[in-house]
Amino acid sequence: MEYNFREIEKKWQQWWRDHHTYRTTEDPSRPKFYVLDMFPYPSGAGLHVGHPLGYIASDIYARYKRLRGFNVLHPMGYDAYGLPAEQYAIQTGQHPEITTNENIARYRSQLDQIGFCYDWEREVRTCDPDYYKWTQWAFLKMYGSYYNTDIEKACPIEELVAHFEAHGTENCHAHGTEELRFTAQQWQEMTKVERENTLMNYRIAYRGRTMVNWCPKLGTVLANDEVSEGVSIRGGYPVEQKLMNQWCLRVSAYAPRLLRDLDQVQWSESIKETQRNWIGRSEGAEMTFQVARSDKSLLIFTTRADTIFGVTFMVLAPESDYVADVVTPDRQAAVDEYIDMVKHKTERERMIEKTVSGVFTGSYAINPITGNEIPIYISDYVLAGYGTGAIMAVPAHDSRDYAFARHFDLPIIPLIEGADVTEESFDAKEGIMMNSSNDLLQLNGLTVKEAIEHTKQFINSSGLGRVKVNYRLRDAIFSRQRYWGEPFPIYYDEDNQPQPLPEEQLPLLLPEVDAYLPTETGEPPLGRAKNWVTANGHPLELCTMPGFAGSSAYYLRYMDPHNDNALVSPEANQYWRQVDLYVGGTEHATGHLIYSRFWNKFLYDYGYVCEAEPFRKLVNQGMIQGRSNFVYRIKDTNRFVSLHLKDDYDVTPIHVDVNIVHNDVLDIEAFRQWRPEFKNAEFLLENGVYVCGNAIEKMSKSMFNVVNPDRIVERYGADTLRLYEMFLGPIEMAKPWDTNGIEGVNRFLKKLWNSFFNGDQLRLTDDQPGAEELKAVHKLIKKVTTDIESFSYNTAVAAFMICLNDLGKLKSVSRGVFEPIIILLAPFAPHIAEELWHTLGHTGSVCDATWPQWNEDYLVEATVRYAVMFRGRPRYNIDVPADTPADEVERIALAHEGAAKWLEGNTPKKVIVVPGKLVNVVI
RNA sequence: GCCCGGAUGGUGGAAUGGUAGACACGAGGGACUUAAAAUCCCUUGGCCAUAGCGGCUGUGUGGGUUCAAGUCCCACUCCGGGUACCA
Repeated sequence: MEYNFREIEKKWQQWWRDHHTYRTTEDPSRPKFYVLDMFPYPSGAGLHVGHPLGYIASDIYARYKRLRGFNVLHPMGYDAYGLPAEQYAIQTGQHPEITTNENIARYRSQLDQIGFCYDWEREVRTCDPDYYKWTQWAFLKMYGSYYNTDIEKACPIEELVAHFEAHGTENCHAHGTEELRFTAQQWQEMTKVERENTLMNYRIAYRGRTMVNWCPKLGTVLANDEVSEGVSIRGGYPVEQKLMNQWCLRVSAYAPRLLRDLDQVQWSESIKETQRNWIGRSEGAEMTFQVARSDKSLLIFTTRADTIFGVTFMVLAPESDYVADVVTPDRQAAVDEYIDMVKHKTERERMIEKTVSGVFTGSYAINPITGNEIPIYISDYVLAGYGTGAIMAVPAHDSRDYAFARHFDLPIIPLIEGADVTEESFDAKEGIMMNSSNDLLQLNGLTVKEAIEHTKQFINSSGLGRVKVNYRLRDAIFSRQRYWGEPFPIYYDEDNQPQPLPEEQLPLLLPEVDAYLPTETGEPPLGRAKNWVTANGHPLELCTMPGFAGSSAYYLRYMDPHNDNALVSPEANQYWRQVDLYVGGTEHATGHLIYSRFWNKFLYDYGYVCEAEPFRKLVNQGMIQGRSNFVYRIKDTNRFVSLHLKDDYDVTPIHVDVNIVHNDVLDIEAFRQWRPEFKNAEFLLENGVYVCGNAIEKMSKSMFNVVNPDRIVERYGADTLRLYEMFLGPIEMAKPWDTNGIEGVNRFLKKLWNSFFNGDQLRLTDDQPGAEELKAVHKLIKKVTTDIESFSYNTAVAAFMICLNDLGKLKSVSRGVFEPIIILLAPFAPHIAEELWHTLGHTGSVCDATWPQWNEDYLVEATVRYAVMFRGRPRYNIDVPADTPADEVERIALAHEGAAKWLEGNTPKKVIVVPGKLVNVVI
């Protein structure tokens, strides 16, 4: 009987469904393990070959943990809200839900045929009202909360209101209080609307007027992580800065904890570092500069307070509120012109140009230490959103200030001995200070580090300012002017103030609209919905939530997916706690992985979840690149020349569909049918075949290098696909998709099958296993176990091949060693393993077998290499038989040429021999 | 610019500081076959030697530590990823 993977895989997939093999229930008697994949956005292109890489890796781990006796939670779902379905809806008028459901169905069938052990009864879809009810619920909770910086957690906004009533902002530890000051009396005198506006400065979900990334082409705002290099990540459209009223999440309040708690998780150093940079903690000082001949002052932030003696001018961001305070009447026109010019530049233009520009305000500030008057400028190199939107410029020691000073011919005062600032600034924080002493402050002679420390203390004690920690991480903009997303559970009252819907009214269902475009008046698509009002006739919010809303807490919903009363019940949460292994791409480092951590911490503050971090261990699968194939057309002809002959001709390389190329050999007939213009193509062959060229490129439709897993499954079977994807190389490494090696793992499975089948009967003996068999198998158990634990799946697959080769040399294999091999194989190739398992006479699933243990005794080599140790360090290797007695080893060691060289004059006191280990010769 | 990775045969990749190149692909040779496919066996880093044994060299470059370096340290080159007027 041949290895018929089609029949086997179909049969067992059905069997698993019928037997609910992968159904998971909470079972306090067993230890739990939660293995999660980053759920996919179901795009129209279907699952591509890069997706399963991570899914297979996690599936193997989940199956392995189950075999080791863990109760494994391994769910899957869909991140179903997103722009592509909506863009498609705009073009075709088809409801995004229909598109999304079709795509999900396609994904599901593709996933099913690979044989994953997902518990599909726990599936979630972010666009499902039963699911997004809890997204809306969390939003309401955030709306009703503020961040208490004293105890570092979210608290009900009512507590803050009570504090304001009693004390105003005095002794208030709410995130956002620094900017605002009022007394209890003032609070009590505020109108309802004024109070509500005030509270918006503290709510964790708040509506605020902020600078946002506006993408005109998409007609929506975008979060910082959705923009890269001045264009939108989805679509690549230009993005500009715009001041708008938007819903935001106070992620920045959590910045210290998001940074600190990175120590709690087992993530790669690189992804932690990416998050640290994104959070961007910087320690510095805030200082006040008085404006000359005015009662106004400027608050600036600097990390280099030590360079205060070198401040020769100040710069404000064009959007800064200070601008109005300092512009003199005669400069007003010039300033307006400059600000107008900046406003019309897109983010991208601002980045590409990078030319120095700015305008003088007409005012001067007074350096608080030197008393010097210094001019105040406006320039777009200062960002309104960071620090205070105003800086003290030290051209000698900051390259941006230097460029500005050069352009406007401002003085440059070097402050560090030996620093040459005639050509460029000296930015490094090293050296000895100079030009930095007067009656108030003496820094000369100190190192830069000492000077920074000294100045900080001086600033604190002198009342000039205060030491301050700044974070780059900004609040997340949470509104999208889009249709296909979660509606906000918010309405606007008679004063046009946002008000939360009562929790009982959730979910607030996404309404139908007649088109998926903004209204004529420029309102978001929800403006087209009929009766988009509350029971009392109040208008509902027209924006929807962004993609990351639904993906921020999905891992919690899997724990208790059908609960109508809570996102997750305390019981289910206490049992599953957190994700033990999370597998996904690095592209989510600054988006999803920040938002999820934030969301989780918010819920943690209220005790809705019991773990401060959502994902304990994270494994990032590398990106799968495409491997493109080329044919070479001789210029102006319809003749194609094979790769190694092309240098003799003037040729144009043309991308050819990789699906009609096998091992770089072109299927000529398929090529002729591929495109009408190639119907009569002629070929110059080498060795009778047409060899294509290749290149590693991004996987994309236009390069015809997209490989769909369906084709691989069709041709070789799911087990081969699974093994091959793991065999390609380390899971974390980026690598090109190359099907050339797939024959190898397919051959392995066929060999495995054919070695042990004789007709329909297993070709195994019932004898006691021999030493060689035991050695081969225990070697395999050890290797596979340790490799899975360390995610070295590629070497684990190799180990199976080695084992089969070892066993292939034997005349017969006994049942006693064959069974454990099947169990070891089950996580990697579950279908064939299940078939063999049942052929062995088992009636249950191989998924419920027990993972075998290895025994070191069987692994002792006939010859062992010993290293001779000297003062605890291995010095020289000698090979001796494993059973050599200790004194014999000593004699060999001494007699050995190399050993004797250093042992000369040193007589070993004793020689310790441990089988399979190094020999320790103690001097 | 800054921060992370990485560099090993024709290819993907193995190697707790201890025989570099596991395993696989590809290639070459052979067996079986009328033939092909499939399967099996042998060879396969480079150079030299070859009846046979073998010798030299070799992990991006240049140094260093060590009895011993792909692995550790220093300097550099190239490639990939992230990020950027963040004061």
